[in-house]
Amino acid sequence: MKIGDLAKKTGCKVVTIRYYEKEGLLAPPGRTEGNYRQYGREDQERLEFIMHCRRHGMKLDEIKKLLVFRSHPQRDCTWVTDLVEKHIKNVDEQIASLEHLKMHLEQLRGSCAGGHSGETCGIMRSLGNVGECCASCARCGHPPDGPVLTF
Amino acid sequence: MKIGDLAKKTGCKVVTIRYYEKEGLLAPPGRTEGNYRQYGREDQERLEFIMHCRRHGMKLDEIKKLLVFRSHPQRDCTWVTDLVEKHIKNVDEQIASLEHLKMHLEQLRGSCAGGHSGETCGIMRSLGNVGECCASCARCGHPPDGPVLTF
DNA sequence: ACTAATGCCTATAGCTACTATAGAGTCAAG
DNA sequence: CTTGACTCTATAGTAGCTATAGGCATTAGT
Repeated sequence: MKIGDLAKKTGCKVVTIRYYEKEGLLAPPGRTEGNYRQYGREDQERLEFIMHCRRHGMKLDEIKKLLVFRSHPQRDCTWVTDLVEKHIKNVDEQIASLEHLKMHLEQLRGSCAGGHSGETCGIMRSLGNVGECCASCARCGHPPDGPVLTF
Repeated sequence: MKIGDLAKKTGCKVVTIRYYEKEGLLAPPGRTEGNYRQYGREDQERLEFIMHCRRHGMKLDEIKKLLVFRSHPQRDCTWVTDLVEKHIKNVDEQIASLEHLKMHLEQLRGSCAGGHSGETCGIMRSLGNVGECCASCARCGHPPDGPVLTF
């Protein structure tokens, strides 16, 4: 199986496969005479494992550990359940954060109906008012170096 | 006001202020004899506007446009409401995505109670099973080049 | 056999929004 | 007059890819 075939089978991009190899997630595969990478079923399974982990929001270095664990079956898996637990907490926190952001955005939307100039537009005015943003709300005590949500 | 004072007043880091200047969000301020940046009330307001936008999940280039609009009040603000609308949709989509992810993670959590080896751990097994992931579910038809959620 | 298209190779730079580091200059207090 | 806090610039690093350039390998068509 050449890299393009593997890409088609898994839905992973060719460049991404090479990237995973460079990052040590996939072992350097054998090569053909013409120096093409050649993959087998095991490589495919490993890649699919990686992709499945990615879809679960795992970071590459977490996946790396999971892959090591996968090939050394003698150890205790408690940390895996802990990892999943941690991710669930993380997801919960993100959802809460987004719900809160949504509230603010809806407030923002409600503050202008459109058709205004930069000075009179309610949204622009709201964006300029710092103190206005819910002072009572704990979530709005933006930690000074906390990450800002991006899209 | 020196850069450190501005940082303290706004809660923005010194390096970030310099970064915003480099990116054209803040105008290069005046300098003291010793080549220190010197800021005034207007700069502070502009920075606070930027920070407020960031907290609403706006990207830097979106904020740049908003800043231009802010200083050219003659134009119509409809696109601003559109922008906010777009962000709300985006947030909705992200929340849905995270809820879905959470479901999967909880499934994962439920598939092993801990104390297993790499081979018998239910989580590891689930992560290896690609097809298992809800085939019927539309959200699981991961678009080939769609962004993967990260934390 | 020749050619064109496609696929593959490596290496490097770019993306976002910062953050960290190094090495040097400026300023106020003791 | 020295110490320490603050500031300056320039450069590199972060995550997880993506894009580009320039060059081989293979294959389909003529």
